[in-house]
Amino acid sequence: MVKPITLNEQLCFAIYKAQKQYNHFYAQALAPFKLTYPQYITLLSLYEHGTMSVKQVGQTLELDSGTLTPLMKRLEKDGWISRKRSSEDERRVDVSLTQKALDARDEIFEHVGSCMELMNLPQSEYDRIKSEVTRVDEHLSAIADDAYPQV
Amino acid sequence: MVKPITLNEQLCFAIYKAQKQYNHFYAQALAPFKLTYPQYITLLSLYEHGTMSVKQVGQTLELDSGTLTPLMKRLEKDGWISRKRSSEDERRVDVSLTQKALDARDEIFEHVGSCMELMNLPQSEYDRIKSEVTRVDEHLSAIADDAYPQV
DNA sequence: GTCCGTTTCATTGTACACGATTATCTTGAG
DNA sequence: CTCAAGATAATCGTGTACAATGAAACGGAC
Repeated sequence: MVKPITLNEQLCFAIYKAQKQYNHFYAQALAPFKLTYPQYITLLSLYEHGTMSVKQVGQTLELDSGTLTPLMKRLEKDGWISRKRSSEDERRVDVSLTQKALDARDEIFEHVGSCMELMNLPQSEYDRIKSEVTRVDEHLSAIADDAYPQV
Repeated sequence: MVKPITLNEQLCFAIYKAQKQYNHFYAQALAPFKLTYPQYITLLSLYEHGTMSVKQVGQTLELDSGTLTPLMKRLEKDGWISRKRSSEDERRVDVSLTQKALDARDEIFEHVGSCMELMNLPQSEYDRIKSEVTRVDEHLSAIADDAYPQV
């Protein structure tokens, strides 16, 4: 008799559901700016690091160009970023924030910050959970693809 | 001066990344069975609760029919489940496991279990993190949609 | 029994996520 | 200078997510 695997005992399912709740949270919090969560973290990375290539943005977000290219085309269409091929290395596409994005920064940060207060989670607990979830992430990414048992 | 929001200080980003790592983990672990993670948790729910309507499956997974219908069509095509409209209430579609799915249960559970051991996370820690992530989920879902500040 | 609101599922459209392939450019070897 | 190798983006195909809409069936009020 093999021990049953039940949904609510699974850490993966807890994380899966929390991530969906966060999506809903940011859908609400970002609605005034017509931004999705992946678009928001793309802007966050650009606010933090300044102009970067698509490759570099992908490294900060752990996303590849297949995901980022269409996402960034939408950000460009909506006037948040501009993309132009680097003159030094024409393989690169440099992504930079527009004036609109720079002007909106404080308003976005303040609004998102006030939404986060609704969560009502003390900073100490927030930080502890963050570091523990990060540990889970690290444990998972430490597994080499060829370590998985064969059938 | 508004306090900057940086990616790596965000709990949402930690959860977002952990969820992606889990996707990768299950992509590897479930590859022998040609199942995706959402398909796997659908089967988990059916192993746990037996035959259910689409609606009931959706309640256990917190997914709607727009997500489940195409997912289940693939599960049906691959021979894991069968779907048939209920004769008692013809609005309902009852989803049940095929003999193939019942026969494969132990093998799937054992294989996934041995993959989880690669994660190398003590049970006590696993459980604590799960309950803390669940608390985050609950704090987020407690926020009413009309509580978000206006702009 | 008819009407009307609700429930249930399916469909459509938008938006990621990611593997695989392709196109283009840069660079270095000869 | 030319060409092959490698890097970088873009493109394509599949699979979720989810909101909004539609259609069919149910159930209660009258």
